[in-house]
Amino acid sequence: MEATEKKVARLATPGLRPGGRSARVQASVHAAVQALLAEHDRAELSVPQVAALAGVTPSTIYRRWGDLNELLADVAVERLRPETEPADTGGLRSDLESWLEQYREEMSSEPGRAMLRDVLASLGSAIGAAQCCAFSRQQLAVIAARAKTRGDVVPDLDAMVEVCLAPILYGILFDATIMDEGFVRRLVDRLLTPAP
Amino acid sequence: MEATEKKVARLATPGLRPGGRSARVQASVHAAVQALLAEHDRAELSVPQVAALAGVTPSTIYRRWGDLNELLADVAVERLRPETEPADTGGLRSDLESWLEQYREEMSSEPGRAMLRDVLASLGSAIGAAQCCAFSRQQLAVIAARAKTRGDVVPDLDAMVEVCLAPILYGILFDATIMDEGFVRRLVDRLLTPAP
DNA sequence: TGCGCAAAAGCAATTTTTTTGCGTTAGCGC
DNA sequence: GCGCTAACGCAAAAAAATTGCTTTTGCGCA
Repeated sequence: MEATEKKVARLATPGLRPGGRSARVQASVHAAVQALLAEHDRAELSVPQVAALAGVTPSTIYRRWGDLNELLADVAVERLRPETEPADTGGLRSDLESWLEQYREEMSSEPGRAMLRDVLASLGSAIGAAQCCAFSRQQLAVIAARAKTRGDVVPDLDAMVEVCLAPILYGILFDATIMDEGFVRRLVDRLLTPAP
Repeated sequence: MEATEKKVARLATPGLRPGGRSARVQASVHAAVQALLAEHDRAELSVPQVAALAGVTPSTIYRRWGDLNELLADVAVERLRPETEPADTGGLRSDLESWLEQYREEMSSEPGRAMLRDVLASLGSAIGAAQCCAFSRQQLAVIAARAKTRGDVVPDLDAMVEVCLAPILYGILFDATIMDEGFVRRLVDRLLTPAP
């Protein structure tokens, strides 16, 4: 199979003009994947099927994305990109609780979990996962920056990720039982309660 | 494809006598996967290939595991099962640091990361992931129990998972850059430093 | 604006993988 | 020992993936 260099398919949006054919193909393939994912189960999803709905030939998809996993990961990363800034609720603690709770809820859903798995499963895992964790990090950075302008003492960004984000993802991916009612609130407490 | 019930393949060790044919098949297939995984890249790994090395027909594998992902997940869970108890280094803090550091190291390796991804990628993700997180939890429980017999104050098991284990897995799966030199020590500090 | 180059897509033949029906084997209870 | 049935092997058929070659088309440049 000599897979090594073949698998390094171009991920995410390539540097193409928005009117170009490649861009059109990419858009229509992405749309097709999302459409199929919305109604059918992911187990019954094949490259030829996507190709047919997208109006391209399967070989186009194979050449461009390598395989179904890469394509799904590519689509997932797109959908993981945040569309709005975290809501401003007036304080660091509530900003955090609100954003984390929303994140937890979205990612706990079956579509959310599927996207996370797709991102992690791809061979270009490193790229995709890094990308999608950069998104969350950036959202947290916005919250932190806002708090700083208010004059609050703001924890380190790494601490925010380690103390609050990581346990949520652990809960989603490995063990949902740890996420009881006050889970997110407890995490934020742990972050904001200063160690003596 | 009517995948819904087909995909619910039997996972993990079925209730079979160790001398039975199924058990022999399972063992030889597992061994074949590990052997192939050890030398070839996972991209160039196919069911027929595994079947050939294991001395079974591909259809046996398809019927029993469903597809390559499920098989890989099954094998990964087996390999994730801890073989020894956590080392007794004389104190809770050092026990934790030692075990977590070893865990981090093992799972950060390419084989380790691949196993985690395999477990998460399978459709029976819930089962596999829960299983493998139960392993870690149990190891931590052993450490906690030992500390209790010493009369130490022992943190909640959930806290140990959230504060120490989750960030390590986050680092492995999403963002290795957070895991600098004193990473594990810092996590254990965070766990054992009592909040006032 | 038009020309040519190269990247990307289409097409079709080939190969490989996956699925499935049916006969056979072998483990397990009686 | 004697069936009964779950699990396996075999082989044919279907589906998916790969690949060589042709065609299209976007882009840079004169």
